[in-house]
Amino acid sequence: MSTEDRIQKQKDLVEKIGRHFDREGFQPIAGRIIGLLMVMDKEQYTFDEITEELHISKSSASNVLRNLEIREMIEYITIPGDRKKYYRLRQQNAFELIDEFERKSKFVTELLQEVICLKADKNSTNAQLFANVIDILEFYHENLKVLREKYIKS
Amino acid sequence: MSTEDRIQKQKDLVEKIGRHFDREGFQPIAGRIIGLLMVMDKEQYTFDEITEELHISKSSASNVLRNLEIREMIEYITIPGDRKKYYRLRQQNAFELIDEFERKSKFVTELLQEVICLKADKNSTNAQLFANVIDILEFYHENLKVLREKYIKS
DNA sequence: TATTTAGTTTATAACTTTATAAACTAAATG
DNA sequence: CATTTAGTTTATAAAGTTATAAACTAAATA
Repeated sequence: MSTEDRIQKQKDLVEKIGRHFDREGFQPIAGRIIGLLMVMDKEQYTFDEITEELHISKSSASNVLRNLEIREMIEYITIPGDRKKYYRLRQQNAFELIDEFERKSKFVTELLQEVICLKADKNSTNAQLFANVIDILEFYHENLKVLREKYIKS
Repeated sequence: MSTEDRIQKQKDLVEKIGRHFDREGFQPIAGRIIGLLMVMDKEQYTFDEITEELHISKSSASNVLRNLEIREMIEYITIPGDRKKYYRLRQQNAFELIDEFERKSKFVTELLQEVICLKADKNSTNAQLFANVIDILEFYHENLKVLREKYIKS
């Protein structure tokens, strides 16, 4: 594959990653910025390079970059005697996706427990279904702890 | 707890579950309908009961109910000689949350593989981080299969 | 001290989503 | 066959989101 082809594919992948983060609740421009910083060979972009590369206004860039920084998705470094900000992806916890699952799983478990707790008939169709889901989620919760330890040791 | 208190708490929980599904990308009314069908003692509601209980217009109810049905979140039954539709929660696969994690995990793994594949320098900071994430996700993928078998047997 | 550079802030335009009212349809009842 | 019931469809109002232009600020250079 020629370098040009490769770079074109990288740019396509930036859009694809943008759409992924879009679905995760980020704004479109935020997704594309994350994509850019993830995919391209240059892993550190200045403010101006980002606006040029993604064809977005300075104000969009400014607002979205600030937002991504607050969310701890990206960070910037500055160099003494240089007014530019150099943006790059923040080193994420590699277990992020697992942790996210665990948080959601915990939240859903608690909701379902509350639902059952408030049912007049604890043997209703839904109460039984929810008890089943809670049982599964608690089983996974226990075992995921073990799995993580196993992974870290290996 | 008095029955009245309990019912008030159920109604509050309907709203809370509504917000949860909102965050999952459902429209607010859709979330509240799911909440209603999950939480209340009556686990089967007619169209009119839903519009009255949630104070929503007939057209909102009609559109959202149709949408939830297409998404296979709810279903309705009809009774011969009765024009009403009786809506209820669809019996979900109890492993839904696990499956959802698996789907997302697979998608992210493939994206990251594509990212690394297109990098000029496979040892760049990001390439290394992503390789690490892929390794973790593949480890979990393998082990989650085993976990499910273990759960089903028990 | 005037000008340029690097971004930030604010007001608003453009678009998308959500919810409704009102008109409509189709089946059942009087 | 006229009316009521149960919901659907359509047009639109209301609200929320996203992106921009233009005015602004603060630091660095000329």
